[in-house]
Amino acid sequence: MTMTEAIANLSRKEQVIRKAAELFKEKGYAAASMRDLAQLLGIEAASLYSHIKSKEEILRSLCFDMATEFRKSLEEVEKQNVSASEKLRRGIIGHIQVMAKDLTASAVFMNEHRHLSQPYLRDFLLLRINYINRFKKIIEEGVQKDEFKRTIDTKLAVMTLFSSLNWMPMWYDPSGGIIEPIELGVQLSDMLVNGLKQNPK
Amino acid sequence: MTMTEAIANLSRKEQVIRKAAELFKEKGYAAASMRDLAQLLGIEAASLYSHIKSKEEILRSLCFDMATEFRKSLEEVEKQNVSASEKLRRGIIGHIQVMAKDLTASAVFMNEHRHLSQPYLRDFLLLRINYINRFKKIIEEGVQKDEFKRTIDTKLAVMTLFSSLNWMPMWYDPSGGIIEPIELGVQLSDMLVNGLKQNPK
DNA sequence: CCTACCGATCGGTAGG
DNA sequence: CCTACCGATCGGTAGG
Repeated sequence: MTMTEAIANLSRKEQVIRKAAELFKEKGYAAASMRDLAQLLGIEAASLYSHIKSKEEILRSLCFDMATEFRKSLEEVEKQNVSASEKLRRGIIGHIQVMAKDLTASAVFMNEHRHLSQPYLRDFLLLRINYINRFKKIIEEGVQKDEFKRTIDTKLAVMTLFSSLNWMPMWYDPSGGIIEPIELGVQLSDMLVNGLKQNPK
Repeated sequence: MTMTEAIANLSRKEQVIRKAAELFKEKGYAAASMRDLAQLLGIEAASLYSHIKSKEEILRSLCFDMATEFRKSLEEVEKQNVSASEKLRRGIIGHIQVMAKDLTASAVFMNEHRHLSQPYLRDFLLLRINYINRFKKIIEEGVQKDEFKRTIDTKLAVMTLFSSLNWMPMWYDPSGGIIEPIELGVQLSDMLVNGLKQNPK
């Protein structure tokens, strides 16, 4: 295989994966057939297998590539020497920026990862629980430092945070152009940290 | 059909639907086969069709029954003559109580409704947007009455609220017994309304 | 990237 | 609730 062919194959494989992400998001992994995918790409179903090994390989690359991006973003934030609430704020903004770079892959990451087979599913869930726990530690740090209320349930807080973050790709439409990803992150973190209520004057 | 048979059929149909809900939650609607379901019930796949008309009929009854419960709960709250923030609080607690009554059906309602065919899917989405908009009006009322900050994005606020509420069945385990459904609603609404941050002393 | 094809499994029906 | 079965569709392979 020449260099040019390698590059061409790589980019064609990318095309297949990106189109698959759209299809998986729309119909769900199980309900999306390889024949659907082939049709979207204008080729025969059998031809897909020149580019990918299996349907699940596509799901795997989507899920694990996103997981890697999320992890890198959080590691960047953890290094910084700022207050817990600022760290939480930056973690939230980072997470939203990673999602905003590929909303389709983010939706698949969130909703379709359960169709991974073992041992990939287990590996994926371990990465995810690790990521969540690191956010939880930031919140716990905030409680200890008296930045956050001592009465909050940190598990509830972190799950609420994640629910809000992870559903974003389901309703956020950047082409609607009302609000930018960073601005969205700022508002969301402000809402979770400061709440909806009017500050006492 | 005698009365006794009618009652027996009804309860058997209920058993089929409840077991199907567990299966749909676990594997997803598309990946759950009628043969899987039959095996869980200890009968042949063909025998299922003495109780239900089709696979989708099960999904329909799960989704629309939950939708009805949510609507009734919110209507109850809307009647009450209280502040917007209290109305929001009661709406959240009501929503969580409805979910807590059947966490399995709630998870299916949330994650599998997209597999409804037309025209049911459209009807379902209309019910859902209506429900969301009624919560949004409560938040807007709170902004107008100066209970909530004028700077909040009400669409973002309501979608964040719903994301938090709707993901609850995915991680909340009442048998873990750490926190009761009502207490969960109270804490969640406090968190969204007042935020995580320590009140200024 | 295509033609030709495979075994497995799907939701569901007929008839009892 | 069962046996027997159907047409459709699935993910994927062989060979070019």
